[in-house]
Amino acid sequence: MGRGKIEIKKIENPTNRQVTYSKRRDGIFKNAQELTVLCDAKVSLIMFSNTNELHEYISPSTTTKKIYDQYQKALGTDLWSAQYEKMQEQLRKLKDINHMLKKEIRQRIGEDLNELSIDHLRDLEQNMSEALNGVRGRKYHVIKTQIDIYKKKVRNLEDRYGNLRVRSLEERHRNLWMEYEARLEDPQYGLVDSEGDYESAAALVNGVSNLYICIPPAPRAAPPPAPPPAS
Amino acid sequence: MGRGKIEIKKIENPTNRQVTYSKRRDGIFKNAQELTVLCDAKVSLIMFSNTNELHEYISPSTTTKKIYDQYQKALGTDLWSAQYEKMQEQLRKLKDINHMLKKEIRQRIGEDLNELSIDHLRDLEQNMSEALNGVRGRKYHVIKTQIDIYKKKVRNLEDRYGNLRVRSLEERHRNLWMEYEARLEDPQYGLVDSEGDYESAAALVNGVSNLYICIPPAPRAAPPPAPPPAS
DNA sequence: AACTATTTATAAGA
DNA sequence: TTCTTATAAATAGTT
Repeated sequence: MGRGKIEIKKIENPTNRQVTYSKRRDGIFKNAQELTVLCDAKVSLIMFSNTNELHEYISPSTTTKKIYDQYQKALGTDLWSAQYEKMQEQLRKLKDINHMLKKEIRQRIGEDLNELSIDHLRDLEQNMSEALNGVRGRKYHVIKTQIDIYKKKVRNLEDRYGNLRVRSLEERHRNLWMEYEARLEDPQYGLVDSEGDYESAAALVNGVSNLYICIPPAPRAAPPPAPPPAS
Repeated sequence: MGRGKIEIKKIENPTNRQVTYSKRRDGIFKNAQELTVLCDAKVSLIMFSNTNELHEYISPSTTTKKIYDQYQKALGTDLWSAQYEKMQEQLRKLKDINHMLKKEIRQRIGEDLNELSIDHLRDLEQNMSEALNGVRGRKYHVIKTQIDIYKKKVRNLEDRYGNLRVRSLEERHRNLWMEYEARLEDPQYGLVDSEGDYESAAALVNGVSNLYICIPPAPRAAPPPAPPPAS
């Protein structure tokens, strides 16, 4: 449609190409607008020129985002709003679980007991009592292991050097229980062979109710993509 | 462009409207395609007819999603991927916290103690011991309250009826402690005045480690929208 | 869905 | 660039 027919292939002259782009772009936009009005259609038209200039037409009755949501829905490839919903649900569940876990911990710390019935109190008491025995057992086991290590060191030294200067080491080992009692008063003391990597556990045991009860607030979440209007 | 000029307003005859929609749609698509080739442009054209039929044109060199990402980037209005990231971060944090809370509970149940140092074991033991005292205190308080209620009932009846048939009630109240001990063997017994609404607490105290340690798996999250290509 | 008279878009030139 | 205009292309109404 012009003075001469042209072949449909890339226009190599950049000026010419740019001119043709502008003219035809305007033509398409005009037609899109007319289609919108004549046929009551919704059109989203996004174009990037050769030089990445953005030009857009969107039917006045809608928005680009709505069109895109409807587009995805129509294709069944709605990776977004469906997933958005899923994540929101996930967040809700995790928060609920979190809340219950914290409640349980508070009860195991001796708080928030008022709402518990006598039966639940009894169960809790028994459970905690048994658990406490477990912790004590483990504690003594650790202590015993530690002592055994010292014992072995002593024996080793005795084997190597005879009984020359070993007596003092033996004494030291005999006094380990006393040392341990002393350390109760001074936690800075520190065992030689204590393993690393329980920072997290330490934080938990000592301060969980302070640390984690302050969870970050929910993101000021924008509402999920609105479902496309019915018609 | 036709046998007669038409006014640009909605075509009321539905058949006519549909026909015009098809014809003009094809025209626009053809022009979009020609523009793509002639001017080396990228075009995304999404249309919904009056009856919500979807029709789309997309330049072969790209995808609708890419165009849309580039569009958002160009407008600086990327409400989506930013929010997506926020939610993902939130989920991650909540899961971490959850994990730590569960660990603390497990330790308070007497499990997972191996990674705790002797110092942490000692702290945990002391904390649990104190908490256990709290639980016991609360339990006895609840029992005492219950007994007081019966006492009052007894006294009330004595005041009203004298000492006629009250002796049996007094006996009953005197036996309350024994009754309680009996109930230890039979949890179904149930107190008359126990309050409702501790289902959640009950679930927590009795089965938290089974219930909540099975959190739902993370959603098979699609990756966030890919950043649009640089050029 | 095909035809065609006419309108509309636009390629090339000014 | 923008305007002009000859001509190609699109399409409204018809069959």
